[in-house]
Amino acid sequence: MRTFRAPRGTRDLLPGEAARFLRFAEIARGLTDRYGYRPIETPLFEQAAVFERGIGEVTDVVEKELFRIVPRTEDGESWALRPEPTAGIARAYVQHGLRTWPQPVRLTTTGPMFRYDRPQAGRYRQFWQFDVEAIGDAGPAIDAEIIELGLRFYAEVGVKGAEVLLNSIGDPACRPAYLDALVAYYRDHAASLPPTERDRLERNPLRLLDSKDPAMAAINAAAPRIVDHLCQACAEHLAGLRAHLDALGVGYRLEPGLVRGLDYYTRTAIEFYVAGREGQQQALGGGGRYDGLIELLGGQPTPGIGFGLGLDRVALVLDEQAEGDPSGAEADAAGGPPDAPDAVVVSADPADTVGRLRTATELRAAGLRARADLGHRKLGRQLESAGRDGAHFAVILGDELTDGQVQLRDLKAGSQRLVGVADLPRELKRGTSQHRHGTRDSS
RNA sequence: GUGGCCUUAGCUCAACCGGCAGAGCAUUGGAUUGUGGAUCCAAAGGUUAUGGGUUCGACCCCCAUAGGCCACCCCA
Repeated sequence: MRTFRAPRGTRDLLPGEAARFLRFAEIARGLTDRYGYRPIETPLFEQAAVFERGIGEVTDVVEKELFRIVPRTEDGESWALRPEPTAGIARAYVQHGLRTWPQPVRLTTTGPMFRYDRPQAGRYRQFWQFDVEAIGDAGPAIDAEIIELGLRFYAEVGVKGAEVLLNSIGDPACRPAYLDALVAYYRDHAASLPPTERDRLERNPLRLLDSKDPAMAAINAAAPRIVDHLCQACAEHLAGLRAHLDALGVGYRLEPGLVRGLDYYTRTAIEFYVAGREGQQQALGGGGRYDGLIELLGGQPTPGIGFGLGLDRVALVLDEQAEGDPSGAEADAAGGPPDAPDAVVVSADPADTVGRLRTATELRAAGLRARADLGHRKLGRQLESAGRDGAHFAVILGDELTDGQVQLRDLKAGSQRLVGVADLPRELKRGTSQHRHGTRDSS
């Protein structure tokens, strides 16, 4: 029979990897909770127009990467899986009148996003993002808060050397004039532009700035920089943000070529990365200010800022960084110790599944992580498998049961002793709590 | 969406010039009927990614498709 496989660009997160993503989400939750960001869950799909209007018709994300859903019945609607969370959250903000809440509304969500582009390492058609949004505050102090939060996440999750790129891409007051100047500049150099770059000049001139084509380096270096063309308000915003970051002691790098791929961004543009990495998936996360988005989706004019951090790329970077040092902190994610049971209940009598199941049930009721070996293998095999699972203890059911006792074997130490069945939970708790504190301190 | 490289057991990899597809790890079972974590033995696991073609004969050569990776495009 023909077998199935996960769709192209998607993958299964098996227990070790799934536990790791769960850990990322838990760190994100703890962090955002401390900062006062509250969880929000919006649908994984929306009317396609939410993205088309919010993100922009001529962006790559909408033009060629939107994961469209063909409905079963023709009801005139067109749907799409979310390529990023901001547009959906903005839609929810408008729909539920969150402008009547105390501003800004601080929101966070973590979940899968979908983009139909060509897969590569660190780039998937279904990928995970930790997302943070602050809606209703024009900044720039809130911009600084968000950036600091993002860097804090990388630190807590264990990524070393995460840094942030910063730029301002202006607003409707100053960007048009800048774009005119930019286009004029490149028109003067049109003869020396590669074909793909010439195409960009018509479609998305800002993109020219961060071209990777070496031939463009010289031309780009002399190109007009948007930071020199900002209107008064945008310039003050950027200066204010920098002052706040400095005051917080948050380092950043100004990157005049930093441009965002989505139309809704204004002023602050940010991108997180780790310096010195090989390969192309350099962006670990990105975001920025979107002061026009809420209005685009039919709400009152409302400022906002947010970012999304790619969890698949966090995992990628952690793997890269773990290769160098053999401390193996991340090796845990491969599936051993973290989810190892406190005890496995085994039996001298291979037929006695009832006794094992009952004992394990009692231990669980007492709050222990206990697994019964429910096979019909002989004792030696049961112990072997318990040891491989990383269990701390084995509870051995045997003839001693007639005296109300079992053998409690410490699989780590290799020692064992007789324990009364009634005392089992207490003895196990004593033995395992010590053990847990020990491993936590070392990590 | 464009170009290049790759695909043999669950995993990592062998198989000469085209001549009957193998190993390690993992899994399962056994080794004088109650004791594991580097003991020994064995089993199971493959339409060599899929579909065609060339050939007496194809894992090996050719074509197409799928998937992965790399570089673009772009981004997380």
